[in-house]
Amino acid sequence: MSASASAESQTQGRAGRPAPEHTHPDEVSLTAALAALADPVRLYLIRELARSADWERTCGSFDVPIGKAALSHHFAVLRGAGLIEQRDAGTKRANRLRRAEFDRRFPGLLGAVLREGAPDERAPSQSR
Amino acid sequence: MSASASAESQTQGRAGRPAPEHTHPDEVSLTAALAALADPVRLYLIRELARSADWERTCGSFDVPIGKAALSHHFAVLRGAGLIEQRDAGTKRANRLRRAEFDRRFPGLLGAVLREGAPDERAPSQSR
DNA sequence: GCAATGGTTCGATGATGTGCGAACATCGAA
DNA sequence: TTCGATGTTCGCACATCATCGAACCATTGC
Repeated sequence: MSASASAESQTQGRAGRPAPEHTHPDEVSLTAALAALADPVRLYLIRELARSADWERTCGSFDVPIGKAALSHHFAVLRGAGLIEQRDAGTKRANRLRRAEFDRRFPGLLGAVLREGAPDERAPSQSR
Repeated sequence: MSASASAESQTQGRAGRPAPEHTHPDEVSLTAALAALADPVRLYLIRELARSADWERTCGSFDVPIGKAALSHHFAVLRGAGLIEQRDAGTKRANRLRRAEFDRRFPGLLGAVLREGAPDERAPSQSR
C-alpha cells in the first residue's frame, strides 16, 4: 500500500464500501415505481429532495420519526426504484433525486406526485 | 310511501343491496391512491376500464388469473381510492373509471400511469 | 317456487413490508 | 490508535396484503 490506495474514492476499485447498488429507472416497472412512492416516509423524502439541490441532503438530514435502520431501508427502496442516486461523501451519504431520468421513463408521474401540495397523509380535508 | 320499492335501484331505500360504498377522490390521500395503483391486477383493471366506455365492463368481464374473492377485493380497493364507480345492473355490477374527478384531485397522475407502455405491466398473466 | 349467474363476505394462510434494537463497518478527527 | 459520527446489516416482531375455498345473498329466468 502506498500512493495508489489513497486518492481514489468514488467510482470503484476500493473494497471499503460496497458502493450503493443503483437501479436505472429504465429497469424499473411501473408497479415497482408506484409501490416505492406509496409510502408516507418515502414520499416525504422525495419531496424534500425535490426542494433541495443535488447532493445537498445527506441521509441523516431528514426529520423522520423512525430509526436509522428503517430509514436506511427506505433509501434502499428509493434507490432500487430508480428514484434517487447516492454518493459517498466522507462519513456521510449524499442524495440526489433522479428527476430527469425518472421523468424520461415515467413521463409526468413524478410531476404529478410532487405537484401535490403536501396535505397528503396529514389531512385530506378541504379541497372542494 | 308505497309504489316506490320497484323501479328504484341506485341510491338507497331498499335493503336488497348494500349499495357499494363509494369514496370521492377528494377524500383520498395521495399515498392511498398510489397504493391502489401499485398492483399489477388493479393496474390492469384500470387500464382496461380506460379503454372501455363508461359502464361497459362488468366485474366478471376481466380476464385476470385470480379468483372471484380476490377480484372483488381489488374492486373494493379501487372504489375506496376514488378510482372507479360501480353501479348495480341486474345481477351484474357495471364499472366506470372516474377519470375526470380523479384527475381533478391528482392532476396528471392517472395520465402518467395510463401513458405507460411498459412491457411489464401489460397483462398480469404471462410476462417475466 | 327453484335453479343458475354474478358478487360479496368470512376465516385462513402465506408473502411482503415496516419497524426496532443491537452489532458491525467505515470515515474523519483528535 | 482511539473515538465519535454516520449508515448498513442482521435477526425479530408485528402489521398489512393478496389469495383461496366455501358459504351466502340478490337478481334473473325458467
